[in-house]
Order: sequence, then C-alpha cells, then structure tokens
Amino acid sequence: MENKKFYITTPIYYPSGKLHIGHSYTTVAADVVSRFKRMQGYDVMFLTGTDEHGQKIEDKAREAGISPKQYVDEIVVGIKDLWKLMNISYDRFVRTTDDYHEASVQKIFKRLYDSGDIYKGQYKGLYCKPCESFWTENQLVDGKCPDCGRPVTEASEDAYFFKLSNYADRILKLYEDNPDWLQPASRLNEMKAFINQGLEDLCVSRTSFTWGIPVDFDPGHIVYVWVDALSNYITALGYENDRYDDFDRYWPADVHLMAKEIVRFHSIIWPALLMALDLPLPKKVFGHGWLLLEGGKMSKSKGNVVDPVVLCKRYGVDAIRYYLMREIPFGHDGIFSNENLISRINSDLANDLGNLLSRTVSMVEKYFGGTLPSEHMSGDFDDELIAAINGLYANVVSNIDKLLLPNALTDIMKVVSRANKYIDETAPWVLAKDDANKPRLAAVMYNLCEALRVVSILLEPFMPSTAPEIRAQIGASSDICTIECCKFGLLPASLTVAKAKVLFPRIDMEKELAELAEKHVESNKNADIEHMPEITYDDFMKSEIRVCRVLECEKVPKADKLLKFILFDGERERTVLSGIAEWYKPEELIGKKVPVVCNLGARKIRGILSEGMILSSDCGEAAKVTFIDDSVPEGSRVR
RNA sequence: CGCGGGGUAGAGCAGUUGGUAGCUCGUCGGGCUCAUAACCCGGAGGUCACAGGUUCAAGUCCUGUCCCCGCAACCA
Repeated sequence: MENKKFYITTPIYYPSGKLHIGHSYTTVAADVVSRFKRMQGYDVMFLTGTDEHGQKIEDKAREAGISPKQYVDEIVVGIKDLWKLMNISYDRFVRTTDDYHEASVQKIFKRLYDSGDIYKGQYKGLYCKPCESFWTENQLVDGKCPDCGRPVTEASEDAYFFKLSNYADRILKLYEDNPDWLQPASRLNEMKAFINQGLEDLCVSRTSFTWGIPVDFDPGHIVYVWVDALSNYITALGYENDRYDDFDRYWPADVHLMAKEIVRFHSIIWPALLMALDLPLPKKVFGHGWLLLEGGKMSKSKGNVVDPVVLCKRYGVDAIRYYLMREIPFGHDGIFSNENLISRINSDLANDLGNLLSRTVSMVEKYFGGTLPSEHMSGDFDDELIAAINGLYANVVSNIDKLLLPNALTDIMKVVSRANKYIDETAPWVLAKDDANKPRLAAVMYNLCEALRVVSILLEPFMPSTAPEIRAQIGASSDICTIECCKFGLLPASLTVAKAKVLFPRIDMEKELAELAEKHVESNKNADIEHMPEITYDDFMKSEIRVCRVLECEKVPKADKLLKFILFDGERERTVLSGIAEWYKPEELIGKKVPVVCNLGARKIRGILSEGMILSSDCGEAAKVTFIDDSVPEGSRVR
C-alpha cells in the first residue's frame, strides 16, 4: 500500500510570457510517466503549476497597465489551455498566488526563522545612490557603478538569510549515499563542484519589489523566490495548510522533473530547505536537456521560439508528443527542426506504425470480410514475433523506470518493425491464393493484431488518443487493453476489424517546408513588437545623430562582443564601443560611414569611455550596422 | 588556466564494467504487391578530433593539444 503511491512534479513555470516547446517537453515527459504509473496501478499525484511572483511580473503588468494578478491570471488561462490541448493529465495545478500557498509559505518562513535557519542580517554590497542599486565587486567598472559611472559606497540593508552553508556537508553526503539521486550523473559532478567552491548563505527576502508574499512578521520584506517557489512541492500537498490533506500520502516526491538550468536550485537549495524543515527529501531529481534550434538556443529575443500550439494544430498532439519523447536523447540537449519532426512523423508513425495497422486491417477485410475464422494454424516465424510481443512490457517498464523515455519508444517501435517484417516473411497474399491455407492466414492476421494490441497499450502513455484508435480498428475491447494484458493471445480468435481513417497521413516534406517558410514570414509580422511610449518631435530632436567615419576599429580584449571604434564626427575624433564583434570583423568596418548618437551621455565599458552609440538594427540573431552612403560628409545631421 | 557539455559513416545519434564499430534518416542495388509511392533484404560509406601513454587488446582508461556549443562577464 505504502509504496504504491507515485508523486511526480514539473517545475512551476514563470508566466511572464507564452510557454514554448521546451516547457511542453518537460510537461509531456511528466505526463507520460504519470500515465504509465497510473496504468500500473500506482496512486499518482502529478503536480504542475506556475510561479507568479517577482519583479519581472510586476514590471510586465505595469507595462500592460494592469495589476500583477490580472496579468498572471490571463497567462495562466493560456497555460492551462495548452496543457488541455496537449492532453496533460495533471492532478493538481498550484499557483504561488493561491491563498493556501501564500499562507503556507509564511508559516514555513516563520518556522525556519524560529529554528534559526533563517536569520535577519545585513545585505552588504556596494551601493550606487542615484541608481538605487546594489552591485557586486566584479560588476563594477573601474570600481564605479556600471550604470552611471559614479562612485559606489559600501552600504547595507536589512534582509533575511537562509543558512545554506550549514547544509553543504549533508548535501554532499546525500549525493555520496545516493548516486542516483540526481540524474543524469554529469549534473551531479557539476553540483559537487559548485558546493565545493563554498556555499554562501542565501538571501531569501527582498525589499525592492512588492509583488510577492510578505514576511508576515516584518512588514516591507517580501519572501524571495527560493522559499516561495520551491515550497510549492509541499504546499500543494497540504503542508502547513488546510486546503489539502495529502502530505503524508504523497511526500516525499518520487521525482522532480525539470530542465537542466534549474537543477542547482533543486539539488542544493531545495534539499537544504527540507533538511531545515526536518522533512524527508525527494527520491530523485532529474534534469533533462534542452531543445535547441538549428543555430542555437531558443529565445524570445532571437524571435525563434517554437510555439507548441501551432505544432499541435498542424501535426496533431500525439505526433508532437511522440516526437518530443522519441527524438531527444536521455538527459542531453536535442535539436528541434521542422525537417526533423516531419521525417520522424513520416518514417515512424506513418510508414511503420500507421501503415502496419492499415495493411493488417485491410488484409483481414480483404481475405476474411473483416472477421477471422476461429480455426488458426501456427507456423514459421510465429515464435519470434510472439517472443517480441511478450518481451516488450519488461523492456518498456525498465526504461520508463529509469526515465529513458526515448528508449522505451524505441523498444515499442522494434515490435512494430518486427511485425512489418513478419508480413513479408509469411506473405499473406500468397497464402490467400489457396483456401486450404485459410487457417494459417487467419493465424498470421491474428498475430499481427496481437502485436498491434500490445503496442497500443504501451503506447498509450505517450499517445493517449492514438492508442484507442488502434484498438478500435483491430476490434480490441478495453478489458484486454490494460497494462496486465501485455501478453500474447488475449484477442478473441474470431476478432472483427473495423477500418477507419489513416492514423498518420504521410507529409510531403518539400511542400510542407515551403509552406512553413511562408507561414513563418507571416507569423513574424504578428510577433510581439515592443512599442515605446509616444514621444514628441522635440523629444526626438534632442538626439543628435551625426554621420561619422570609422577611422579605426579593433576588438576589445577579453570581451567577446565588443568592438572599439575611433570615429571622425566632422569636428573631432571620438571613441565609441559597440557590441557587434560577433558579426563584424574590425577591418571590414574601417572607412565606412555610420550614424552615431553623439550627445548620448558618455559611459565607461570595460574601462574604456564610450562617447556615443552606433545605430544598428537588431534583427533577432544578429545586429546589422546601418551604413551611410559614402557621399554624405562627416558631421551631417541625421534626422 | 572561470564553470560545464561535446567532437564516432552525408545528417542525427547509441556505444554499458576495455575484447570483431552499431542504430535511424539519406543513398545505391534487389525483392514484394497486403498497405499511407508504404514494407522486406542487401551494398557502399568511419584511420571513432589530434598526439602520446597504459595493455595481449582502447571509441572505451591516463596525459597533453586543437575545435565546437551552452552558462557567467561584456552588449549604450
């Protein structure tokens, strides 16, 4: 009874914008495991949600002219719609703005304070008064404020700290004792290295913004993300609140699933917090890789974010779920591309799986009018196919337990391939020529249907709507399609098939890619273009933009992106820095004429004073300098 | 010497404790015709980044070098 529960979580996502395919990846993975565990009879709790506090949300809401709560409410609706579309079977959705969560967090915070794990201290730093900002030593430029270049002073303000440093040894021991606790193993080494650098106490409160959970015993202080967000995994079970009463039933979590960038928080801060609260630790933390795009990381600023809604509508939810789970190797980064996706859909789903079903059902109809006779005769090749069918469950279970989801799918597709081969070996169309072979032919058809039935069962967690469609076509009732039924021979001998629509139509790659390219252009038109508040003519005319000629240009040492320019502005030489080194070689810019904002306040970057800004276009991936016709004399005003 | 990941057939990747280098896609040739121009079989294609070393034996262990990619810093 005790060990039959299974608690799995995704991170709570930050609703500062639409979710992308990477979020879907984590969530689909969690869904697959949840569905599989439920089929196995586990009492599953699958938790997901949103992390809704913080400066960024506050800013975004202000920009939009609505309250932070209104802002997140809107986005959360969109997120829930996405999970609905993608068939995500979460059991609970926690929002950090939920009353019960906020109340719990305050209690947790207080508890940690009472136990001495959280203490009030001084946040010491180098403070720039005009900018109202704290800076760290290495953020400074020439020992001065990187924003305004003015001197900073040592300053401090009250803040709460968590004694993270106290737990370093226990966390290292946790890793030591449970080598599988954090997976994949490569991340474990990273965490060890991080801890060995020395852990500092963690600042767990803020006074710089208000959109968050107040520290109830000290007005003005807001609980910062660590305690607020991480604790969702227990507050959503009812820890320190009356909303739910599932803490004893589900905690500790069986696995926290997440992308690699937040592994550190989950494998250092989170266990430390739990230790401080004297609670059991999660059994496993798993950090999967990223979905990269050809050419690098997906990011909003590059404008290359892949929208899961668009994909699901175009190719179907199950195809996308399959692709995500099949294509990205265990724990590693994977590359997303449309070509890749289409190729995967065509070869695996259309050619192999869909076509196997189609040819099987067609033959049963063609040779037997849709219903098999009950007299079957076994023959060559049967044993091997049956062995493959009977061995499948064990392979899939073992891979899913290890979270090797792509491997589980590979196992399943191997049986599909074996079945396709079996058709070739047994050549039903030859058997069909002689009525005397009918019993043998019936057995061949039966075996194929059995392969499809078992495949459909194990495929169900991955493709929840495709699985029933397969069963409907081979006439498999639901009572023989539970997880216990992954063995050969459960369909009735005289089964009846029902041909239906093609499961996965083949996609014409060339046509599709052409169409997508066209769509892409269109969707870019509607891309989020951030607009600035309207300004007046006078405002604009305050900018003194003049044509300058590049006299010298060189890379700034130890700065990947910076180029240093000596420009002639018609009057004098001026030094300007620009972050375009990735896209331009210094020598190709010398002699060119460019527009420069000349009356922009000078600022030191990397110790060099930059007197102006070269105008260039920000086009997602790169920046393109605006060049001026050579006939325009230096110093000409641009407006 | 900031931290980390990686360099294996045209592309994308597997390669567990060292023992004849595999898979998917593509390509070439053949077979079949039930099926979604799908399926099945076979071939070609790799000095496993490079250089040393340990070993009877190294993609797999050790040392060094080169290159790529993330993170961090810089981006006026």
